[in-house]
Amino acid sequence: MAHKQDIKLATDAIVFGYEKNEGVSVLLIRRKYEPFMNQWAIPGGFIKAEESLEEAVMRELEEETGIKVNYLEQLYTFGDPKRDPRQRVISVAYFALVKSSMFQEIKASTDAEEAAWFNIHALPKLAFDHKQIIQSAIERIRSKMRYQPIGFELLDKKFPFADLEKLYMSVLDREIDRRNFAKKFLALGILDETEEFAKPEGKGRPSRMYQFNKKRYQQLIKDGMNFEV
Amino acid sequence: MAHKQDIKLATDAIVFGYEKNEGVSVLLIRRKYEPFMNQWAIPGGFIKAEESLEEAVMRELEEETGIKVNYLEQLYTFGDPKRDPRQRVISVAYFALVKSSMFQEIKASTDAEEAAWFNIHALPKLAFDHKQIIQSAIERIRSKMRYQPIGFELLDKKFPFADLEKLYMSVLDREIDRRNFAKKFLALGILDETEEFAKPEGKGRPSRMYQFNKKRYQQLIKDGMNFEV
DNA sequence: ACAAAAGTGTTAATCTTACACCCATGG
DNA sequence: CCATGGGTGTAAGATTAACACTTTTGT
Repeated sequence: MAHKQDIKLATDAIVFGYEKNEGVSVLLIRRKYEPFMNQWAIPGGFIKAEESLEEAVMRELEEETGIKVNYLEQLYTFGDPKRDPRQRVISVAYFALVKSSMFQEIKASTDAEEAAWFNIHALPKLAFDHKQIIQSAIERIRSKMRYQPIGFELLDKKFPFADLEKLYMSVLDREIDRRNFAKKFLALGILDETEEFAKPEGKGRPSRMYQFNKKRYQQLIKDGMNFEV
Repeated sequence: MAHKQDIKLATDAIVFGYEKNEGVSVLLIRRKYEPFMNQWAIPGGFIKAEESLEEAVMRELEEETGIKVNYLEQLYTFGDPKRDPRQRVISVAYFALVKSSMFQEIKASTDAEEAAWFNIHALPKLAFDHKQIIQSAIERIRSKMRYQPIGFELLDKKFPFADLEKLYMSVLDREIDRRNFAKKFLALGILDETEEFAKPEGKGRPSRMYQFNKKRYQQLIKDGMNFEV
């Protein structure tokens, strides 16, 4: 207990955002200091002794990008002795989701020299082992979205059904049959129809807006339903 | 970078063992020091600056229980500021599996005052937040065993088919139809029949011994098969 | 009237579940 | 010959996968 350990503890956050014409993106910041100065990296930093891991993640995100996330989940702890060239740093990585409206807001307000969204299929060169960390996060969100309704955390409160479908196609990276998807998803009984309709951008029939009924989802789960897409 | 952080980093290992008449057990050690002196706890300890997380886990297991595991997977990082009453300790928990023969060996050789197996349904009072950690590990193994062939890591190399089935029932904690289970599992094509038969203990027809064909499993996965039980 | 996106049903194939009798051995 | 555990098939029901035309809007 008395020996000195000399390991630093950090958190990193992989923040995913979604917009139907862009697909899924990750929020990155440009490093201001060595090592890897000026390279892109995922936001994160050292944990303070009195704060919980989640508090640390949210604080760092607020400081570096001004963002507030609405879903946060621990991903994995990366601890390779050589992952930071200076000294031993172990990082507890989290992944986070932000709503589509937030995604656009950040895009408009941040200085692109400091923070920016990158499509997950067009990532820049990344600092440290961050490429690998993002890769893990993508795999996690991909598998998790199939058995937990986390997709809604990436959409606005009300959304056209087609956006949900496009989100699934974008994350799962494959075509999905529209009819089968709708049948299956609507049969779950966790989406409420609203009386609103999207105003068409350009041509096409306006689509009805839906919203996720979380209360009902939790009740159904308790009753033994299993969500799977 | 210059500030003092004063957080300790530890690893803990939840080691699962299996024996067909006992079900699934967890390896615990009795604490020799305060806090929680003499209480049962999961094995673990502080990470050294030069070793990887996995090396730390294996070293601690070797030191405290003499065990060598044949499967190790990161579980979760527990970092609540109050989880250790002395000071901030963040623990990266791993779960590990040992083969049935190893399970029996340890049971016979260790001083039960120092380390012992406890059935997951009859755990003693535990130090720190270790009850919660074990609970997470049980949930993880339960869900993971359904889509990854990790069950074999708990059985001997060659095993009667019925043992595999009992293992699944024991971990999933429910009855499984023998015929449907056999049909499904054998259809996967990842089990090799051997020419050996178990000598019956007492009465009953001797059962044929099977073994997991890992090579074949990996090939089939690459070809797009999906393991699900 | 046409281009674009939304909305919607049926059928065949596959997978899952429920269920019961015979076999090989030891005592 | 009986008790014990091993080994195996079939049929009904549920789920999934494949597939295309109609509706509503803007231009």
